[in-house]
Parts: sequence; C-alpha cells; structure tokens
Amino acid sequence: MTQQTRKDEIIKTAAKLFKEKGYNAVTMRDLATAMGMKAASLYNHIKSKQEILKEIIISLAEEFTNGMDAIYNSENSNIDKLKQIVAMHVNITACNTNQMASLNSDWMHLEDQLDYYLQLRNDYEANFIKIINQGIRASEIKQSNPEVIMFSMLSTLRSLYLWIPKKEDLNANDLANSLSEVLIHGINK
Amino acid sequence: MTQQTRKDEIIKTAAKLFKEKGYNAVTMRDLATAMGMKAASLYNHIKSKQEILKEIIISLAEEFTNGMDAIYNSENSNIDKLKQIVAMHVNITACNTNQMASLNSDWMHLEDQLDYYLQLRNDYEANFIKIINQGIRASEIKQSNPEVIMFSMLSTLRSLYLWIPKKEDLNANDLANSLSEVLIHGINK
DNA sequence: TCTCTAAACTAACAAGTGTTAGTTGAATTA
DNA sequence: TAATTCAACTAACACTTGTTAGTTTAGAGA
Repeated sequence: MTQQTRKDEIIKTAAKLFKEKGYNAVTMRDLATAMGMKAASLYNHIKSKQEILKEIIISLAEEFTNGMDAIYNSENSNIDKLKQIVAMHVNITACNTNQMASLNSDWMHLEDQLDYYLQLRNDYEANFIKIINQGIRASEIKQSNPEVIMFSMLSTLRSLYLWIPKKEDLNANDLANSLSEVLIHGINK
Repeated sequence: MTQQTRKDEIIKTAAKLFKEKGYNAVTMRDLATAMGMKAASLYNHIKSKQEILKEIIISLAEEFTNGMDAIYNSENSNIDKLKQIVAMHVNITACNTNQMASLNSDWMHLEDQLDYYLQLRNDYEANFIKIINQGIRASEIKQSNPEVIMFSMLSTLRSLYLWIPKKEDLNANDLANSLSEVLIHGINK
C-alpha cells in the first residue's frame, strides 16, 4: 500500500516533467531530484523508466476507450454522442493534464506496449468516425467529409491539455458546453 | 553554393527524423547514417545539432508571422481573414510537413532562440484573437468566448502536419475550403 | 529484544552522447 | 603542374545516460 502510494507519486512527478521537456529529455536524475531522492532509489519503486511511461499512457488510453464504448453504445442522437465525447475529453483532461501531454507527445517512445496503444487509438477513431457517418446518414450532420470533421474535432480535443491549465477559472461544464457549441454549430452568425 | 545545398539536405533529413522520434531521440549518428556518412562529417556543414533545430523552426515561424501580418493588414472581412489564415496553414504545412512537426513538438528544445520563438508565437496569437474580436464587434462572428474560438481553430491548424501526409489525394485548395467550412460554419444541419 | 522489511543511500558500470582534432583523397583553381 | 579547397574519413574526448549491486537506517511485528 505504501509502496503503491510512493510509486504513484513518482509517476505523477514524472508526468509533470515529461510535459515540460518530453520523455527523452527527462533523466532519472532529474526525476530523482524532483522527488527529493537519488536516482538509484527510484528503482525501489519502479522497474524502469519505460515502465513509468507505460503506466502513464496505457491507463489513460484505456479510460478513453471505455468512455468511447459507453457513448457509442448509448441511445442518444449522434449529435448528442459527439457532445458527450467533447465532455469526456474535457473531464479526463482536466483531471490528468500532465499525463495527457505524454499521451499526445510521447506515445511513440512506448516499446513493448506500442502496438497495443496504436490498436486502442485506431479503434477509438473508428468508433468516432462511425458516429459521424451515422449522423450524416440520419441528416443530423452536414454532408461533408467525415474525416475532416473528425480530424478537426479530435485535434482540438487532443490539444486541450495545453489550454486547460491556463484557464482554471472556467469550470469543466462551461468549457465543454462552449466547446461543443463552437465545434458543432460553428462560429459565424 | 554546394555548401548550402548539402546543408539543406542535412536539415531536411533531420526534420524527417525529428518528426518520427523527436529531437532528443535522434542522435547525430542516426542523422549521419540517414545521410550516408559518418557523424563527424556532418560538422563540415553544420555548426551543431542545436543549429539544425533552430534553422528548421525559426524560418517557419517567421513565415507564419509574415503571412499573418499580411492578412491582418488586408482589407477583407474578418471572416475572410480567418479563411485566409486557414489557407495559409494548409499551404505552408503541405510544403513543410516534417518541419512543422518540429515546430509543434520540439520548440521547447530551442536554447538561444527560445525567447525569440515565443515572442513570434505570442504576437501571432495576439493578431489572431484581434481578428476574432473585430469579427464579433462587426457581428460577423457569434458572440462567444474568443479564446475558445481561437484555441479550437489553432489546435486544428497546428495538427495539420499529422494529417496532410495521409491524404495526398486531396489538393490543398479543396482541403482549405472544407476545413474553413467545418471550422466556420460548423457541422450540424 | 530480535528479526524483518521498506526505502533510502554510495559507488560503479557499460553504453551512448555531441563534438573536436587531425588526416586523406578528389576536385577545382591559379 | 602546383596549390587550395571541399567533404569525407578515423580516432578519440569528456560527459551523460539508465541501471545494478551492495549497504545502511529506521520503524513494525514477533
């Protein structure tokens, strides 16, 4: 139990450093200093640097996968499903800004788990685009390139981690709502 | 002249490698192998690894700054200015996909030029948001949070480098148009 | 009190890092 | 032809990297 807590602290601290400089630019000595210990002591709690990255990225990716599955299989309109996806990204990102930076920028440094991660991401995007296609077929969504729509939404949602920390005044609900408004209804009068 | 060409080849090759693995994960020996030479030989053409990164990022950043200044000072409606910004991002990104990856992911590894880069980026965003605010005041753009609008557009535009290489069939004009449509008019019917 | 264990430490290693010095052969210029 | 320059090379450097081995210290449970 204490073990778990200490390990979690290390991972959390690592995520913060990874966000600032990227996985490869952060050394185990950097991480140790930030934890107030020596580099070798880290290995009482973690197996390797690589394991830290894996813990950060895979658990988050699985959270997104589970959320997407729930939304995909729900009974809402397709536009509402898209709104739920926006809300999910805002919520997960608000609670895990540092980890989201690794998910977005350092996934390519996964080794053993790289294929698994890519599979989760592909499945996620496949579900996303299916929702868009269903929305177009049901005339909820304009007849335009579904990939452009997904790309545009997903780019914005994946960049949230850069932006949420600067806007702590805005609460998650308000942000999700105005984001949905802009992404779905556009900006022009 | 030959010197210039060879140096440019190195920078171009470096950009490709940086895109795949990030600045810190690419060694001078990796770059040399990709160029078909030994690491030490690179230094006949470039001053340092850091110089390569600087050449890639700063020239691109200045291109965006110049483009933005021209658009900002033009006589079009604010909505049209936004469309021109979209087109500029598509065009610059289409010609520089690899370099754009460094601009987006490795700017924090700039050393001497970091402050200059950040200044260019801040100025760019300041002009962007001024256009949005003018558009709102002129009733061309919906009354909603200008920062949310900019964030959403800019996130999409900054991610283009990830997506354009996968869609070589789509020409730059068509892409700019459908992107403008989605970003400005939204996706719902 | 004695034992065990968690969690820190010091010291070190082998591999890899960016970079420099000095050299060589081919091409270009005088 | 002789001199110079270009652009590659080999060899090596000082330093940093992730990681391991073995040791120490403090607290918990018997």
